[in-house]
Amino acid sequence: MLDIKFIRENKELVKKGCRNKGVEVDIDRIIELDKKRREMLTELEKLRAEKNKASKIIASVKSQQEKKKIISEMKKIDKKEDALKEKFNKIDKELNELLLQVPNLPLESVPVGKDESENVVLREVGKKPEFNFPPRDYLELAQELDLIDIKRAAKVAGTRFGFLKKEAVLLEFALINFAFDQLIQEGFIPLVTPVMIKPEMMRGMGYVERGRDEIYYIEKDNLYLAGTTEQIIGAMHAGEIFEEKQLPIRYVGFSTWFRREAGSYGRETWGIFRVHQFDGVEMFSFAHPEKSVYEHQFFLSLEERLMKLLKIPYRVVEICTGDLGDPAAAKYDIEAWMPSQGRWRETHSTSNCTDFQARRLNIRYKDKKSNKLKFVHTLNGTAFAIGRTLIAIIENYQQKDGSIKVPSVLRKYLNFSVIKKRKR
RNA sequence: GGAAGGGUGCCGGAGUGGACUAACGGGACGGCCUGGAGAGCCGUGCCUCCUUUGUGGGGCUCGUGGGUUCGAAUCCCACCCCUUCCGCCA
Repeated sequence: MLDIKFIRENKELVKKGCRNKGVEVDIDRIIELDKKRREMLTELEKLRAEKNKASKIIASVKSQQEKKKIISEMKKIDKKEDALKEKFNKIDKELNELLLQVPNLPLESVPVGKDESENVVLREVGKKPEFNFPPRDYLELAQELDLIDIKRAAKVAGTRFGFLKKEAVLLEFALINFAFDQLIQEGFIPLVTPVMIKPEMMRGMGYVERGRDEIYYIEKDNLYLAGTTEQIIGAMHAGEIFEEKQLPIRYVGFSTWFRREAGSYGRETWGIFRVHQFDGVEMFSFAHPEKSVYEHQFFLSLEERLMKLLKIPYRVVEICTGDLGDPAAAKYDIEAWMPSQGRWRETHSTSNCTDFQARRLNIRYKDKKSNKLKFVHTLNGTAFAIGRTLIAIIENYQQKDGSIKVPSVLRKYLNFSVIKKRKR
């Protein structure tokens, strides 16, 4: 949510931001409703002030006659108030609904563009592996090595699910351990989180207005399944107030993520690249507003460090305005090199959501200078989305004989250094 | 699923129709004191909004939304959430 005062004073800027994000919201209507609302509020408050005054007089006046007279006057004012309040509520409600539709504005630094085709590649890092044989597809390799079972997953749960098996399972745990080790060392607080979230919390995180179709909903219990750990950790401190010196508060959380993948029918339906359910390790930070741009770079640098340590070639992509979600003011993706496809595929994402989520969820800190409560900034970043990271490892570490080497940083978590075919 | 209790400001916590303008305590902030700090003392409109800006004036605020009443933290209704006990269960 944006500050209504900000919208009032920066109408054109807000319109431009929405336009650049490719989102349609009637900002003029918001301004109009806001004006009306304030006018009515002023009147309403006048009536209430009158009532309050009269109440005090009634309590102190001795003469019954006088009392009756004032009371009958008050009844008239009451009627007026009721009528006005009804109108006011209607406008207030419409305004609120509209305000929730307004996305966070992109930071100045974000490249303007209409969709993902206009994202900007910032850099490529790492050496692409050179094979003296045609690199094979991860799924083929994984099935040969009995690491992934799609058929049975389809039988059990339907399309877009997978079983991880054998070394793939151990690899997942190794990745989780590796990520936690790295991030705890940086002062992140480790978490294992719930995966279900109340609608008002999900709304607060800003993923309901546009994106509802992407979320699983459990009607019987009125709960959503989280699409990322971010949604859970962000909501964790809803309504709370931090001391300024506590900031930033950094978490690293593990949980399972759920995606309906509505609208992606037919795209990558086979395998585990795009599935309804996968595990993830995520970073989240509640940061001082003046430090959030720095914090965002910090998150990006940590994601890059993880990829560098795994020795997986990747590139960093700066997301353009048209490809930002509602809550994000700025976002970078990391895309890993997939040799069999000969292209880069997204494995990480980090967003600076500035005060957008904090305002909706009322997460504040006490500002020392002004002694006022202000909204924190929230940031999130993928440490690992397990499925896709496994894919990147399998593809980049494949050997001619169809075996897969284990990245050296993961070896201390495992008792094997290569995954190979054997009789089992 | 059954039963009971509860949700009060920055925090703890009292308060069952008009003196609640929310007690009391803690914290925070400002001041006094001090070489400086601590302690002590004094003060505070401590959230949020409208209006005005020299400042003021007013509203809202006791989980949320309705209702009763001239007047609600307090009474009534609905909903949300939390805790405890019983049952079921990894």
